[in-house]
Order: sequence, then C-alpha cells, then structure tokens
Amino acid sequence: MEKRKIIAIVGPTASGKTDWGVSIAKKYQGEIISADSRQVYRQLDIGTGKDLNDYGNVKYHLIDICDPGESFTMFDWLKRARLIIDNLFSRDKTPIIVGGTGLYVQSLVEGFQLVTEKFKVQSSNVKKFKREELEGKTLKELQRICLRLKTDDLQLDFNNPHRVIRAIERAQSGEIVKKKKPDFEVLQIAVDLPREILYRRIDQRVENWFEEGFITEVQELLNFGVDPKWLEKIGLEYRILAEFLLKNQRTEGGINKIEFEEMKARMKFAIHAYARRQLTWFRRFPEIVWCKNLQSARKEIKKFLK
RNA sequence: GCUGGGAUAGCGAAGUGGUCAAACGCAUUAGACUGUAAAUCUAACGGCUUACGCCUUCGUAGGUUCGAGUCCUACUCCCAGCA
Repeated sequence: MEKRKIIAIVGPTASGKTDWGVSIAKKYQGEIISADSRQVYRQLDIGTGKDLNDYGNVKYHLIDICDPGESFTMFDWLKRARLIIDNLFSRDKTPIIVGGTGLYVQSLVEGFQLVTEKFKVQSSNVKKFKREELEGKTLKELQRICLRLKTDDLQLDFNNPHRVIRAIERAQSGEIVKKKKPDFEVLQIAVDLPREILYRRIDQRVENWFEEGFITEVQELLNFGVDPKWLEKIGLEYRILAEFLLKNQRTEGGINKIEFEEMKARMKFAIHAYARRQLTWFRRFPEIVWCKNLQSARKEIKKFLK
C-alpha cells in the first residue's frame, strides 16, 4: 500500500501560511489541521490572527476547541491531530497541517510517544511536588530539587525554570521521552519571507487589530472573569494588552495616548522577537523546504504527491 | 542678548581623572528547547578579528596631565528661565 502523505505549511507568524494552506487544500481536496497553540481557544480571535473567513469552504480542524482559561498542551493537540488525520485518510482527504507552533508539528512529524515507566520512579518517601508548588519556587530551589532527583537529562538547561520544572515532573513520574516513526510521510514547507517584509506585515497587522476592536476583545475576556494570569501566560499581545488595560483601569480617566502608543510598539517588537524564535526553531530541521512563494511551494507539493 | 542645564554607541540612559569600547534598558542578530512552546532560557551586539590582540570612539577644535568621556578654553547645536 502506498504511504499516506501529509503536507505541512509552517513558518513565522504573519507570513501568510493560512492563504497557502487554503489554496493547496482547494487544489487537492484537503482539509486543514491548525497547529496553533493559541487559535485553539474560542474568543481569542483578533490577537491570534484567527481569520475564519480566509478558509472559504475549506474545512479546518483544531480551531476554537477550548474555552479561555483552560489548559491545552502539546499532547492534547497531538492526540486530536492523530485522530483527525486517520479520519481524513479514511475519507480520502489530504491532511494539511498549517501553523506556527513548531513543537506541535514536530511532535506529529516525529511521532512523539509518552511512555511512563513506573518502575523508574523512586520510592515514596521522597516528596513529590505539584506543578503549582514548583511554580512558586525560585530557580535555585528548583535546581536543588532537580539535582536531588538525579535526572538523567544531560542536556537540561539549568537556567530555564520551565525546563527544570518539567525535568522534575518527568523524574517524579518516570516519564520517558520516546519517538515512534509515524505511518505517514510529511512534506514540510516553510514560508520564506525577507525579514523586513515580515516585520512590516507584523506591524501592519497590529495596527489593524486595534481598528478591528482588539481592545474590546481583551476587555471582555477580563470582564467575563478570565484570569489575568492566564492571559499573561498566553503571552505576546494578550499579555501586553491585558497588562495595559488593567493598569489603565486603575488610573481612570481613559486611555493615555502616549502610553497606548508605547504599548503598541512593545507589542510589535515582542512579535518580531517571537517570529525570530519561530525561525530559529524551523531552521533546525533540515528536512523543511523553504519556499519564497506559493508557486514554488506548489511545485514541491506536486513532486511530493506524485 | 543674558543666565543656567545639556550634548555618550541605532535609540534611551549611566559614567565626574586611570581597571571605559564604555553599566543598564530597548531595538537588532544568532542559538537552545518532547506534556506552559505566542511560553521559557542562552549568547553576540563600534571596526578588524581566533583573540583577555590591534584600531577608531563619548558635539567640534585646541589645552592641562604620565593618563580625559570625566578638568580648562573657544566654537556649534539643543532645552529651560530672564530680558
């Protein structure tokens, strides 16, 4: 039997991945599976660049599947994505992964497995920490706990609290990191845009958001009781705007124009940096094919599907 | 016109005689990252470069000093107050 084939369109934010994905989906009767860690949330629309009109009559998956405030992780995404892929193949559709959350795409392409080996866990007299407890600790304390657990994670970045917390959790539960080659083949295409154009698109996008009512969107999330801490974790624009709105509420007298412009600038720069991080991520995978335009992407896809 | 304050790397901003190519923040660039990933972390960032090496910098031009971003003089520009 011929190997099943999947197309993935990746790239930095604001690079036009969705348009490419939609165009390809139309051509090959595909359906889109979004690989975007923020578009999974309902009501996070403007700031996630969730433009559902762009899809036309192309079917999409894994967008608007959670409520704000819920937690959603890579493995949540991976499980669902795998189910959808099986379903699409059974209906003879081409799965098209589109998104900028590199880790999600990688987990699917490389076939991440979660195997818990209980016997590895140390005896119960060692105190086990919960995520919330760990989050309250300083880096020094985390490092100490981590060392005590004797993790075998040699590449662990000890300055990175998130990574240290995960290493502790892994050691406590006996999780082992494993991969299993998936039974499908993936062509990964990255949108390759000159840096200045990418930055210009990001800046323009931010301007548009505010015209489209981004402030109202975030204000309503806050009004409806979404935890500001959750918004902070969501990051980038939601973090920056929520912070700004909360501060301006306290000072009353409406929004300070200068502070508003400063906030917007901060937002743009934060997204530039994010795009850079995404590029760094994608560059580490040599199998990714970088395309400067949709035409060359189409050519690659044609070759791949042959 | 007078008086006071100021001019520092792409921007903001420290630095008041030596250890200053110059803190720090921002921007920018590169990198790491398997259950928070739009998160989190690391590094570079005047030039040449393998460099703890050399060269050129702190408005401009001179001066004092063994030594000046730091002191003196003149000039240019900016800001504030007074006329």
